[in-house]
Amino acid sequence: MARPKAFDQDTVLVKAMHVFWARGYAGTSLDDLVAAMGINRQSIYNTFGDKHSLFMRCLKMYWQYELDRVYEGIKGDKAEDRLRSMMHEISHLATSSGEMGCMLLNSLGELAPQDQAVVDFYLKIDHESIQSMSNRISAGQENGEFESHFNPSAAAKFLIALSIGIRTLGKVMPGNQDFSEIADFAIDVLKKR
Amino acid sequence: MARPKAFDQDTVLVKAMHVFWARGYAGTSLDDLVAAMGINRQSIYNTFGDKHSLFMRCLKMYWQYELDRVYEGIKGDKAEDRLRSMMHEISHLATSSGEMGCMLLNSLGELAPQDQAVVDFYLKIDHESIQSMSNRISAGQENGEFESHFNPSAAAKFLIALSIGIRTLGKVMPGNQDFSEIADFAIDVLKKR
DNA sequence: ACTGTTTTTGAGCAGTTGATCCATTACTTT
DNA sequence: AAAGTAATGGATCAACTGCTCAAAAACAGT
Repeated sequence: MARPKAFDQDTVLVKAMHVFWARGYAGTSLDDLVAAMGINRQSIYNTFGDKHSLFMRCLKMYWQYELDRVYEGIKGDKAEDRLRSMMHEISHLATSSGEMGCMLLNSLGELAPQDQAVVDFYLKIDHESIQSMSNRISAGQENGEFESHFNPSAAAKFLIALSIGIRTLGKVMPGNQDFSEIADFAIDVLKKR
Repeated sequence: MARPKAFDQDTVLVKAMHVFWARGYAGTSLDDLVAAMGINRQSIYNTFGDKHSLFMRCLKMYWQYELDRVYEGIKGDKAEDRLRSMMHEISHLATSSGEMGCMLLNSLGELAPQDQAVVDFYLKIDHESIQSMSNRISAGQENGEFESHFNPSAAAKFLIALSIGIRTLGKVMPGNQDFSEIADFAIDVLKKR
């Protein structure tokens, strides 16, 4: 066999991810990556292909982290509680991510629509989110927690659009604490009265 | 006196704006600008200073256009009608801007937080928007159109976050028609019942 | 027509970009 | 220990970046 790699792929990927997250795609040079990842230029190309491939792997890794945190924040049994804790977790991410914001939204802002891979990646996530949220919303409607006069899918899109707005605001207003207030506002709206 | 400029500043600024809007800041090279604006490199530097100064002028010009369109879309006398037509206009912009999205949000995604000028520009707009919207909302509360139990400023932030989400979604899902549905959803929520 | 001032022009600067070449090193298996 | 294989390091590529220089051209006032 041959000489084994002297580094752990995930370890250096995390480092690359943070650089892309903080500085964007074009704003991150290969010199930056070499410095941050601590491995040689050629090793990057051998292992991850070109800059764009590396970026996509970082973006996907980022999203997995983000998704894990949102899901692990979900508490309770009622549809309302689960949706509320989900929106709270997103608000918390908006506050705690600070100036770096959401890497996925940053990437859309910078690279969409030219970069089809990024757009497609978002569209897949968007579809899954609508699916998952509207399921939860119709469950809440069926057991009488939520008003039943609105379309679950429309309500899901509403919550997603709001989440995107919250994440975006978190980036330009780091440390802002208003977001959970907005989240509560949006969930209260769905409730039956 | 001296030789006069052979071009109209606003005319070439509009052209530059469209390039920045479509390709982003880093994605637009000076060669691109020279080609699009139809004037010489040196004329750009003489007239507008460096690339970043030119960009900021384009960004401000963009926002003036956008603001004009939102305001001219406002119809009716009641607070509800005015807010609703405002949100509808934003939804319409999201649909009609196509893949280019909102230049201001694109710029935030690409350049915040490194570019303080862009961040500051947004923060000023954000402050003014909250001010203007929460005024309208409290007017609606006072004359009984809206529920009075919520904080006008919180509701304003809610609508702004939603608008940001809608504009972002418009970029990645060009031609989507769901946005006015989301807008109506948000306004209905404020109404007294 | 001349002068003074400014714009315009095209060439070209130094620095950076993503990517590649190739000799060297280091590991695994036999 | 030898052979085979793949990672590594450093130098370097051509292309492109934002920007500047100096000469030429074009206008306004006299």
